[in-house]
Amino acid sequence: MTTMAEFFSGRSTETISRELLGKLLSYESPKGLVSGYIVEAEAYLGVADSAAHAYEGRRTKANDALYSAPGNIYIYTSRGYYAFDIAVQEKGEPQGILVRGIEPKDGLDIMMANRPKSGSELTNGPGKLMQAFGVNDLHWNNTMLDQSPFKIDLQDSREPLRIATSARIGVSKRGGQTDAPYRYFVAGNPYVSGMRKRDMDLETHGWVK
DNA sequence: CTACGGATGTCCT
DNA sequence: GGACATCCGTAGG
Repeated sequence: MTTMAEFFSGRSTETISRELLGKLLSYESPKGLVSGYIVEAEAYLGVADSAAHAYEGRRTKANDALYSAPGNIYIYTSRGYYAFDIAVQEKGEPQGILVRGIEPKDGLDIMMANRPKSGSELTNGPGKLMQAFGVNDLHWNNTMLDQSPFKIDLQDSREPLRIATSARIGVSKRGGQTDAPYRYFVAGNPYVSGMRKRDMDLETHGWVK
């Protein structure tokens, strides 16, 4: 059995990001269980990555969670929205993976009560999925997955038919080598942020099974 | 359906 | 005060 610490270290953050696609992210929220399969994730490569919060070793109270052990939760805010990251690589090596989209599994009714949108608009973005989960504070920031109500299930997973890549969202206009293809997503899945209608596969959602 | 611009709450990324 | 790993409403095809 693979532990969280093992899964989130020991190989490149790009590889871990790819392997994260199709895994079930769940949250035992105060209102009940909510969960969904991860369909989109971005890799942030730490001190050498100009798009990363820990670029050049920047360290503040807000991004401190990135410097902790693999499998640590990093929740941060941007323009009043919350986003869910996981710290990867060994303690002191501040790399991370941002979860940007999930395909809902459990607790659809709870999610729709938290965020009254229909279809893929419910969870097709980092701020959107945290809204749907009902997360609106930093309570679980800097907590290990194992010790939190959040869980990445390595058993309950789906297999992407094809993994597509692109530049990361929202970082391209700031100079540096920010156009590297560190965004990974399940090709054709409707819950990928910005997925155009004509690119969606409404039959299989991009899964093998 | 898509592209664009403005709103918005933390934190200084 | 400025910056932002975003979201949504509106306008134009």
